[in-house]
Amino acid sequence: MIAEIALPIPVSKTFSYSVPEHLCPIIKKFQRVIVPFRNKHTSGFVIDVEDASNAGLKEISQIIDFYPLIDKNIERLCYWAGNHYVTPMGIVLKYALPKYLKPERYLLSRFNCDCHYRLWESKKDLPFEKVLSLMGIEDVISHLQEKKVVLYDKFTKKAFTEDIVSQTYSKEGKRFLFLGAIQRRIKFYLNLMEDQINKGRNVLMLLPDYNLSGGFFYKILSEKFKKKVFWYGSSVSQNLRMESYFRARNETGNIILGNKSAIFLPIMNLSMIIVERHEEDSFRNESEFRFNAWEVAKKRAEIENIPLILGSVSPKIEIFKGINEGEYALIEDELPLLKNFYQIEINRKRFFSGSIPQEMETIIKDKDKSKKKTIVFTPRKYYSSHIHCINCGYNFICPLCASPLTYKKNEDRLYCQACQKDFDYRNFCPQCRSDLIGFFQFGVEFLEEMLKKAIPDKHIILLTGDSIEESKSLEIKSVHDAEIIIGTNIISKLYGIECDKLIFIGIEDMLSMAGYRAEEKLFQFLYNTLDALNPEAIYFFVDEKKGFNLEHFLYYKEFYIEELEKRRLAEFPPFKNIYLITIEKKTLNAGQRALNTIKQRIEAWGLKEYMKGPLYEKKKRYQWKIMLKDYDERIKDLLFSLYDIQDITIEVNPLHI
DNA sequence: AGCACGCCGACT
DNA sequence: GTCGGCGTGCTC
Repeated sequence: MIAEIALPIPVSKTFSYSVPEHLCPIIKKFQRVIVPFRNKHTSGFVIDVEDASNAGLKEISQIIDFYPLIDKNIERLCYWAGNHYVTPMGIVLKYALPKYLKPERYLLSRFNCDCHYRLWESKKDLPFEKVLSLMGIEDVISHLQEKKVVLYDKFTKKAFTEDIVSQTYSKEGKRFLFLGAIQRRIKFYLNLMEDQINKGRNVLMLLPDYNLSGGFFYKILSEKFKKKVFWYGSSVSQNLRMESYFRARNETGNIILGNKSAIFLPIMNLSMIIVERHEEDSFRNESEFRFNAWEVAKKRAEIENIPLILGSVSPKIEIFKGINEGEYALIEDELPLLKNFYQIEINRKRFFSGSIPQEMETIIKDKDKSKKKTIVFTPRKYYSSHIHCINCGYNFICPLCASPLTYKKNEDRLYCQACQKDFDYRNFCPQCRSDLIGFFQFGVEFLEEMLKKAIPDKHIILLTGDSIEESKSLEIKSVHDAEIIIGTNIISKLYGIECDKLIFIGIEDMLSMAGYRAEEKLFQFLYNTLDALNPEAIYFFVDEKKGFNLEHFLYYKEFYIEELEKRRLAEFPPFKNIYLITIEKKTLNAGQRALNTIKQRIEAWGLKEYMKGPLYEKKKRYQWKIMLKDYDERIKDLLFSLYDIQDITIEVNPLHI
């Protein structure tokens, strides 16, 4: 027998191995195996088995899974995702079947015969993994076939079978959008879930993150559905992950929560998928297999013919398009209104040089006695993301990649966001030795410094993605004690914090930070923040020179119609898919050679007219980007054929362009 | 991906 | 002279 093995490497072909005699009876598609590759052993995935002579092939050395871990539906889902995101199957399966999935370790074996006493003394049911190694595969198979041994998992204690059994009942795979505020969404989700649980079905819910919205929903859901709520994903311990795995696969009446990888989880009686705040970029996996979990959720709901429910206050533009075209049914249509807001124009230059605008000081000082917090937003973390010498004009740039350096005041170090590396900071210009160093484009640390100077008696804390990472949740005392919170985009997820005043500083900068999705991202951030914080008054401090037009974001339908029209004219998503090819080489010559190869390849496929670029060149690292638009079905084949060129990545509908 | 091989420029 | 960085080819 010959097995086709997909290896988790960026190569768009599979490798054939011969199946050793003793493994022939148990080898199956989607088992993980260990194979010799080069001079090492690597794990891979069986994606096909055929009865053919195996002349001259290397042999599979070991089998990892006794049972294949995905069913027909997930198989279809993986093939769809591999094609859609132009990713080789080995890499797709690496994410769908992560290393930590080891069911055999958590399955217990109960013997109905006496023979196991030959193997051990204890009468306890042993882990299946142990039984496999003690008895050998052949003996285990015959015992299983003759029902002399039955398996159950240690969490649900229910019998384990190879196939994921699901009830059959009439299903309808419709798509819905619930457009409404957080409290209404919660109520809606709870009702839906209760109904499904009572019917003995499982619900999968995707959340944008584990620490903030994940924790918030976990708490609410577990209060209502005690011991029926499980998080599946890399944020929890191995044991909890495996518990969620078995609860989903082997038991009904559960709610499975997760962020990205959970979308590939086999689930028994799965009756609906809910995606909370599907528009969040955190659903996108940003390395290797660049999938977006909410898109995969949509496909999975389609494959399993079950409803997909999106809940949001700021859906993606493509959903708005989908509503107009009847692809989504709108359940509720009530957004938080932007009310009690004031736009104040300030001179940013003066602000940078250290004088806090009088209005800002007054607003922050004028605090009532309530426990409510004043929350201040700025889009940048750290102190300053643009440092230059005022004397000679030298810009502080990364010695490795030449992109602008950020100053971290708390650590007194320079930081390159692209390389994620730290560098020493000296208080003089490396070019002319002048000590006139100017900091521009300030972040949270700068604001903290200014506010502490102006209002020394208030308790101020900083909240950024980093600080949430460190503390793992908001259940830290300092957040509750704080009177003023200065934060970045994370403030749009601070559910349950009472806020009286919400102050935006530099929100207009977001328009130059997020590429073609900038306006959409700003809109979504704004409405999610209002939804989470429900502030009593809102202040926008914007630069008088930038001419920020808040009006544009006030009426959601008008906003979406206008934005959709721009996308249509530019032939961008959701109208056309974009494929971005990135080449990165260490030398100019090698870079140009690779670039030419790609260009020739595109030309040879007759698809040159759909090519745009190279878009830009990053100095020092020699990076180029080529954009292809999706006009021709052959584009996928062309893109897969580029996998034999080294140092390139292919991205479908990239977040940043 | 990650490793072996070969090229070329640097330097005890 | 030979050491190391970098590009290239290739993996059943």
